[in-house]
Amino acid sequence: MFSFSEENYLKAIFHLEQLYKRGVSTNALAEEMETKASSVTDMIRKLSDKQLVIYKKYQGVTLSEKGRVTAIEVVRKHRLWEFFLVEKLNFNWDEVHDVAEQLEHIKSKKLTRELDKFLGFPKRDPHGDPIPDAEGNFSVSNKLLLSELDEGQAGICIGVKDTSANFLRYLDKNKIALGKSIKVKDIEDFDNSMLIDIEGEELRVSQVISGNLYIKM
Amino acid sequence: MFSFSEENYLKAIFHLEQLYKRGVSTNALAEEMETKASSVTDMIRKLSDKQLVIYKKYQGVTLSEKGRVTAIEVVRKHRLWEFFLVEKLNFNWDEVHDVAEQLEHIKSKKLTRELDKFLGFPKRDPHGDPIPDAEGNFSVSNKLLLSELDEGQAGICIGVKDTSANFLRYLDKNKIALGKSIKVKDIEDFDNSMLIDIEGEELRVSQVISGNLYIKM
DNA sequence: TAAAATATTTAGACTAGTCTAAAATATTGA
DNA sequence: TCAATATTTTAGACTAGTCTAAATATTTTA
Repeated sequence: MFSFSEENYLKAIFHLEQLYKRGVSTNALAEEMETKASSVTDMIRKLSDKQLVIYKKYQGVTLSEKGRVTAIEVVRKHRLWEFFLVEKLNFNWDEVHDVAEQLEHIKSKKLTRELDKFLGFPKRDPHGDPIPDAEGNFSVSNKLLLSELDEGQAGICIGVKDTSANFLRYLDKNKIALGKSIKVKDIEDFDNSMLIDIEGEELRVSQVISGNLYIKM
Repeated sequence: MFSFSEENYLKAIFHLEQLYKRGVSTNALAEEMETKASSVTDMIRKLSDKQLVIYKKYQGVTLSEKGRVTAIEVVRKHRLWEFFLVEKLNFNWDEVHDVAEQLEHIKSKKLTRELDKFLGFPKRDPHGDPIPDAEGNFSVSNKLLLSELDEGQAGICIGVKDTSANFLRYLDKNKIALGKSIKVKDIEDFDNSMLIDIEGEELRVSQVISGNLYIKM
């Protein structure tokens, strides 16, 4: 069907579209894909020829319906495999990304369907991101960044923005995990660091941390 | 590490070496890989540069120790995934090959190790082929083709030579499965077809069938 | 054992995906 | 508004992997 590279571009455009609703710029896509703008232009033209994206020179790119369906299928597979690795194969949440990047390109409708069933149709991956169902539907719950809360506000930790191993290991080390309650006890004006209470334990976190933790109030 | 293509060539050489002990010819490899002899020569040269095979022009090719280790690792992954698909995801044994061809190239030591553990360290894949362990060891049990048996001889069906969906569906349809007892009741001289008894049921099979079923006596 | 047949390798070309450098276009701010 | 700057595209080149056609080596056979 589509090459690994094509699927990766579609996935990247899908992610960036949430950020740049009016179209994804060549440079933004180049940064996301860790490649050069010229390579992006080449690939976008190819995707455009295949009707997977809508593209006008110098105007940025958006997914077509066909492109969106394909991108969501890749995201679905990525997140299902991440769930599988953590739930069945003893992976930690900071170890799954690179393997899922490979597994997401395996082509087999039956495999995806049966894996989903085998896992009990999970709704969220180990980082709290929603897993699209077989029809491509997924919940986009109202989530805030911890850094957006004010003193005295509280909520449940439901996801992470940065999924890098470094950040996830920091969270593990400090006993911050999905599902835990967090209350903001104090915000330091000078550097915006927060003193938070996580189920009884106090911890001071910098803005880098609070800007990468999703909270449901 | 190695490309999909390189791994596929190594696997093909590994399989063909059992047949052509003195070295695998370019043409044999071209047929196995469904490609042209010239492409094979190109790739063999590359594998030779990487010390994965031993090659002299016009003399055929054999795996080096490093090449053998790599090939066995690919075979191990292929067969573990086949087992997973049948045992956990409700695949039939005639549906697993193409998906396993993709999954065998996923690069993650931990994934292979944990998958093996999750599956209970299986010894054989759904077609009866041995699954190499983490050290690359696997049993090569004494097996005969059904076509090699004489009238009156009997044994257990332990594997298939042809793993094509067509052949496997024929076996399903005729209730021939791994582990079942088979006794040769009669051999027709003219076409070498056999009348066999499979656990109480009589069936006449052609030489094409009996030449693709492995038996342990 | 030499000609014929077969097998293998070489030469040169093509595609997908990438790159650098240069050219073209768009945006910004004095 | 228009020159400076930033972004994007084009042009041309490179690698991996493949192909066809031609050349060369090996094997067979008469």
